[in-house]
Amino acid sequence: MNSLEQQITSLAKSAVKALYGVEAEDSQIQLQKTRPEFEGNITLVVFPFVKTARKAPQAVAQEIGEWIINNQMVNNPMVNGFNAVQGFLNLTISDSFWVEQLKAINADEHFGRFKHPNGKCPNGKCENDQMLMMVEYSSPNTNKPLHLGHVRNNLLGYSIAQIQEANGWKVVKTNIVNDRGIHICKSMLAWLKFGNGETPESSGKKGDHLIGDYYVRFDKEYKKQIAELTAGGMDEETAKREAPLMLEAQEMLRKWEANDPEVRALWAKMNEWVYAGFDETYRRMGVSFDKIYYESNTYLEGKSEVEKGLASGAFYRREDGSVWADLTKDGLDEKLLLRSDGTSVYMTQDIGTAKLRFQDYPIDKMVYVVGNEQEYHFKVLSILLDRLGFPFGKELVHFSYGMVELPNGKMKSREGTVVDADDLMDKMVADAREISKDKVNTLQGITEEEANEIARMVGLGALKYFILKVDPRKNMLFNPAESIDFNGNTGPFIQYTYARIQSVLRKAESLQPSAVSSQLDPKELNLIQRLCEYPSVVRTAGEEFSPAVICNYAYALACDFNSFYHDLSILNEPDGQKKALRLLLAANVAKVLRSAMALLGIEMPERM
RNA sequence: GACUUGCUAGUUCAAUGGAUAGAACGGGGCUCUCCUAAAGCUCAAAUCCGGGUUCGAUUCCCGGGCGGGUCACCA
Repeated sequence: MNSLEQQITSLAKSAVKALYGVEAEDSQIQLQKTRPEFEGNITLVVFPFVKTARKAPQAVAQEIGEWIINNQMVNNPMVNGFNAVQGFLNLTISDSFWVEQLKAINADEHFGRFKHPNGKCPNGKCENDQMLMMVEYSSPNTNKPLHLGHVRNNLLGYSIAQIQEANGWKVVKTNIVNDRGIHICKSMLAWLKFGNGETPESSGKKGDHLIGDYYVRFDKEYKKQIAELTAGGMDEETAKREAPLMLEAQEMLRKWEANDPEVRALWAKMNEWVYAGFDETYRRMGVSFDKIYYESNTYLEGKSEVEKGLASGAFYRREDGSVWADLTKDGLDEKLLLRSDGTSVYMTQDIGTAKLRFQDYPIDKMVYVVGNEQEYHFKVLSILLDRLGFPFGKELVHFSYGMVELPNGKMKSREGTVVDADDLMDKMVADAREISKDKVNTLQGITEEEANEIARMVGLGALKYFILKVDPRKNMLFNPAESIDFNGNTGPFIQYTYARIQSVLRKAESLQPSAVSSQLDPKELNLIQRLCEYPSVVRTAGEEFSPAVICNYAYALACDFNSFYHDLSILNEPDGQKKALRLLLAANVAKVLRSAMALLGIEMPERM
């Protein structure tokens, strides 16, 4: 809620108290932007008071409107006029009030950023007393390169971290790399058998792609063996189990667990290749981490936590030696934590990771950015961590986002229907570069290097916005046959609006906030009102964990500006005070657009 | 099967229980001697079905239909 809304809320409450003798709850004061077809700026919905007033909605709206006009501060009246339409009280706010709001926004360097999360840090001493939120995202396996599903994860994770930081949290971005297990052994084995010593250098392939190729190769050869075995009369299940390649991979995993020096050395070497590849992709995507954990370090930690839980009676052991948690009292099943041979499972590893993280940081809130297919896993993890005494366990947030689907369904690595992250970014940037070749007027005189840099920002901006504008909880569709738009409700549209403003500001003389006009055109007023919404948008995005909320707002702001820009000239305005006002407006629209896009990880070019 | 989640123009997406359900792309028609036309203006086009709660339901509840997902000693 911005200061304007606060003031109106308080006026409305006073009105209700004076007229009907009841204290209105905050939730009963419903304010919304007045629809354009009606006169006014802010609308109070009066239906909640109709019952206590025992009058028709229209009459209630009329009464409250009159009361507000007669009782607001006389020397600086905020509300200029009103009209009542059914249960809606439309209030008109004075131009001078709006201009003051604009000046305040201009003076506020941290507009849209908050000092503290709700509830804590009451004295404004939040610099050293910030609550700490850890955001886990990305969390790749080291046997294949990143694809579009990871892209959604990475962009959401990074953006959520930015948004929570704007809401006053100290945020630690983290990544748990799934670097051990049968999947990586498969790649290693295929490389040993068929690789002839191929390296990223010798092949010219990115490390993660190289390893991914051997993972696919393993699958191909494995299927061949199964086919041979079943042709020889073996049933399929047995063939899958007994195929020599699978047995070898399992043997390799056992050697890995036993610290066999040769296997470990190969593992380390191949993982390094993958990390180099991932790092490049992350850098390109513009995401980063403050702390990286590796499953190879955390899974043993998990085992010992489970042993502790066993000792304390939180878990129990079955006759075959496997360890389980009984969650039936929580309405869930029994969950395996250690296999009968003593090896760990996915859950064990996550417990170990939590333990290490909690040792390293004073975590107040733990957020896991993981797909919605793992909802059950995190429900269980929350209960288990709570039982093991982790303060954040019960309230951990599983930021459960939807899948990216292709026209014919889900992406499947093995079926080759994945959209590769590196390829996609390449294509977006190339498309942006191609489009920019028509912009001979605006981009004249810039170097090839600058042009490429603009194309990079615009191409990635299009991709990021395309993904982030969708409600994260919902599945979304990506059609590789249709290229991602650069027109309409897109990242480039917002970047373009920003570049236009920068162009105007470059040509303008310095801003003089004191000498601005106090008369507003409706388009100017509308734009100021939109700017005023920004802080509450940042709040909502934080509460709902939704970068899409930021996207919607930035788009609306850019639309409002473009409409204003089209109708009213800034630099050619003869009236000096009006011109000053418009420049001030433009500068602050640019400021807010830049700030909003930064929350999404989208860079803004100065020209395009 | 159980649990869970979703269903809105031709397509991809919006809409704290509020006024005539918004955009974009695609389709039709306009606007560059004018601060960047990656823009602006304009026309046609949608809430899966049936009940209920409410002054008011795309939104909440119940039933049905159709899609996702989860129910592994995989991660």
